[in-house]
Amino acid sequence: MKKPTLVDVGKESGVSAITVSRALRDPDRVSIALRERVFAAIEKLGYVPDAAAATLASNRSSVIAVLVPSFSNYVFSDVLAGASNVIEGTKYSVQIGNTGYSALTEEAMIPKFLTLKPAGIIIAGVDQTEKSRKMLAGADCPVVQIMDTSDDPIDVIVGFSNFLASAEAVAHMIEQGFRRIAFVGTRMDPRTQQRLAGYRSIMEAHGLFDEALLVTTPQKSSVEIGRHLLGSLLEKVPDCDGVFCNNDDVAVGVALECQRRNIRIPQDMGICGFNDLGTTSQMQPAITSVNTPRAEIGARAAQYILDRNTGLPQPENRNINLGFALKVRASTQRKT
Amino acid sequence: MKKPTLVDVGKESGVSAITVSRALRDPDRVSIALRERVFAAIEKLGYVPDAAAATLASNRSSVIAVLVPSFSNYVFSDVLAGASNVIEGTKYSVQIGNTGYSALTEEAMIPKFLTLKPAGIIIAGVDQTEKSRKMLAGADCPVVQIMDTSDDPIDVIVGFSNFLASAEAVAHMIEQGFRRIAFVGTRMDPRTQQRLAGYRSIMEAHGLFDEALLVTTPQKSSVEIGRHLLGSLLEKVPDCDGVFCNNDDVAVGVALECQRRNIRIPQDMGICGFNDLGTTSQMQPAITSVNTPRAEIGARAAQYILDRNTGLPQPENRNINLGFALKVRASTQRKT
DNA sequence: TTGACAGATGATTGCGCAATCATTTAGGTG
DNA sequence: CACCTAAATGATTGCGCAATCATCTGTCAA
Repeated sequence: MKKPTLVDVGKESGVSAITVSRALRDPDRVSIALRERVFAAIEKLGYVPDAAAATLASNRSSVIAVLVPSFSNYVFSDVLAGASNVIEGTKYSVQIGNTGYSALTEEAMIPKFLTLKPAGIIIAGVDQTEKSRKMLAGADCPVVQIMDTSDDPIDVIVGFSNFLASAEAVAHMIEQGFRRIAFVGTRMDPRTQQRLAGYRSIMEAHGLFDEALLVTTPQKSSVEIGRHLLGSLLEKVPDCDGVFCNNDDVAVGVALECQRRNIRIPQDMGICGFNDLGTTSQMQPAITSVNTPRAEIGARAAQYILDRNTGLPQPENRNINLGFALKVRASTQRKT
Repeated sequence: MKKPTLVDVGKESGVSAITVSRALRDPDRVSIALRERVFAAIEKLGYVPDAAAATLASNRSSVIAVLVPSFSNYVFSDVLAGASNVIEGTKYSVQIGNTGYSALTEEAMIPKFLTLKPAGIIIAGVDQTEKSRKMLAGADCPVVQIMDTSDDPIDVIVGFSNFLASAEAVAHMIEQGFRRIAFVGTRMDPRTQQRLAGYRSIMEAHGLFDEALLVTTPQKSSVEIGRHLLGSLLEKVPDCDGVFCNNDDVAVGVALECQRRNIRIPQDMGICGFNDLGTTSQMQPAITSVNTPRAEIGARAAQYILDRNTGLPQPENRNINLGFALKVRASTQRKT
């Protein structure tokens, strides 16, 4: 009644255990006749390989580690979904870690994940501690940073420039005649900081920057917080005529609060979101947002790991920039 | 330069390897003096246990398997977040599987996860195939079904009744004077089917059921699809005066489309969502929804697995019903 | 003082597999 | 026909740990 092992399958098909192992991992090196007998025996016995034993013997597992700051941030859910689509159906599996937006938590988690001898590691952002970077660089597996760009990735990075994305969005708003454009930011993680930097750089270039226009909170983003923050903003800066939000939820909240206050969009207030999660495009008026390739980032990161594990070399370009797309909608269109 | 093993730690601290192992797993069985020396050596050498070797030797891993139908369905993101909160910081880790809403895919995935010798399995729903049920029942670890209730769980089930939740919501709408209440359903997975059954049972009890009021699509839910479905619905049933949606995104879409068409909420149309994901409560008017304890379900499921692994017995009540909360808001309030 | 006993520690073994090296077989060459 | 080569298969070993059983030490009662 015990779980069959390679030896059992070997006996059943009249070959040695190692031939069974080869038939499974590298079928071309086993003759067709044997291969078929082996597969028949596997089927008959219901043999399933023991991952722990394989990992111990080969010093290499089929686990792909994914470290993200949060699971309740749906941006990372989409990344995970994209990665999962590529990975499901292969021999690889996904083990997840939640760093809670803390570089130190992340640093503590990395050794644990490395002892899994993972087939690859996907990790959010570029703001690892120096120690984390060293551990990852020394890891004997592909490492993919995601959601950002970098000239100096640990191994490979797949993402887009948060700085340029927000810069383009803000430039668009200025071009449409908005002047007192606020930055409304939640959580203030490294990527939000970069969006702030992009905003700031464009605003300063046009002589429009004003500290008073910055409204931030460490809380996580939500529609509700968007509504609150618009209230605080208007108290502080009554002549504000535009809002660039670091997140779509916040943008929807800002829009709903504008409607409640009879502030016309875009005549009195321009609104731009970030991530283009779906609701913004359906609002009335439709809200401009920066579409980010979240699922594709996950998929490309996973595909890179799969490729490296089949022997493909590191590409010459280790900075895979998938870009973004500013979706201009009614909420920021004042010119025709 | 090699990674230190238990033997190395033992040498460093002047004890045998097995004592080191004991100091880590069951410190009480090692004298305080030795324990301290061992921990000092572990620290000094940077020893990290090898999970694969431990799994192989003990036939038991620290992996908790979580099988959900989708990662892009944010309901399951919240479940995962809840579970993760409980698990992070312990020795356990989370490995995820995406069944893609297919019981057969699920059935194929279960053997793979079982060979991990997981510390526990969390699996969505009760609609496993007979074969899946058998495999899970035979698994040498706790198994937690989630997102539903059942008198006959495989091991334990943590969730709420989708049937009762929708029944209560629909009863509330009827009580508020709505009569031609449509059911708008996306995806039509087992839980949506149960919501439909709850809707149907109440509608029939009041003599209000009408096949024409059912609007469903196999597509995944979104705000956009909600808008489209309201269009189809009104074409088919112009006298429709209420909509019960299987999902908040759909409800928001329905509400936005009503606003576009100048259909007054709730005077001309009552709207109720499901899950209470956050946006509904902020809409104007605020949309009624059924709040579901997604994160708590994940957390309780994880906690049960942790408890069982520390030796706690199976509880007498294996059906842990966390309930739901109908959040009555303006979108369905016609009476005072 | 002796023996019994419990607590603390150690030695041995095997988990299931893949890496490594060894052996066999078939096919081709001069 | 002897010889060589490459392909196909097998035997042995060890990965790092925990289970099991064995041994040692000290304490206490009779």
